[in-house]
Amino acid sequence: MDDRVIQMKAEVLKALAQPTRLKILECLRGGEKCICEITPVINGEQSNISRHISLMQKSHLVTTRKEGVRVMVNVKDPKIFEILDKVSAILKTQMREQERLIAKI
Amino acid sequence: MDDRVIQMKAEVLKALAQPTRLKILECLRGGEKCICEITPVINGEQSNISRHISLMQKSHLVTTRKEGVRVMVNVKDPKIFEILDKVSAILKTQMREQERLIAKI
DNA sequence: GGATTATATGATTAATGAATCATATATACA
DNA sequence: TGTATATATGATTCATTAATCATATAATCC
Repeated sequence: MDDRVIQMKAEVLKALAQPTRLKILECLRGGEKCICEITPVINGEQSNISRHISLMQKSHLVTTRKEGVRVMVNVKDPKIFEILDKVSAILKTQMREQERLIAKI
Repeated sequence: MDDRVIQMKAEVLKALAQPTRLKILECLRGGEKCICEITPVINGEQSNISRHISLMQKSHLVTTRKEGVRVMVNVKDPKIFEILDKVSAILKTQMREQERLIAKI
């Protein structure tokens, strides 16, 4: 596979691979929200959330639009949630495996 | 969502979000391979590949088994490839979007 | 036992990333 | 116009990460 494609894939995944950003995305499952709604939900600092959102915008994970003073944020591609769900599924499989091992102790 | 679950999700994604590791995983699509086969394919340094594989093992992305001197590596859960494919799909969508914009210039 | 091959690991360096504080900008509204 | 609210950004700090070199370990074969 082309190195540039690999690089791009890594960048999308890197944009996902951070707790604060994952929380923001989970918070956006219900649809568009403004930063001032997201901030209290994930209990973060305003400047930090702002940075993470602009990072995800640069990585094309979210789109933003101004509405008055507010900045409304939306997830660009629903496939992003499908990825998060697959990660959950992987974790579930891992934990079931753990359980089976524990049962053998 | 529980902070520990978020943390675990981030860790799985972080283990995926690195070019060298993505190359290794792509190389393993065809099934089990030993490190000495992977190394030349992705044109990397032996010590670096070894580290990345042990990292992915700790993150439960791959399993390894010894076969004589060799260490055979395998992807633990095929859902990992489904994630990589979804990332590709997202990139394709993005690039089609780009094309449509370019056409409007 | 000695040489060869495969892998792992300690130490180091350079780069990147996240969080925080302080402050700037920008919109709305009294 | 002045004030409150929402967001962005510069500067800094601390931690993490990837890569590399040198070397260690471990298995195989002569």
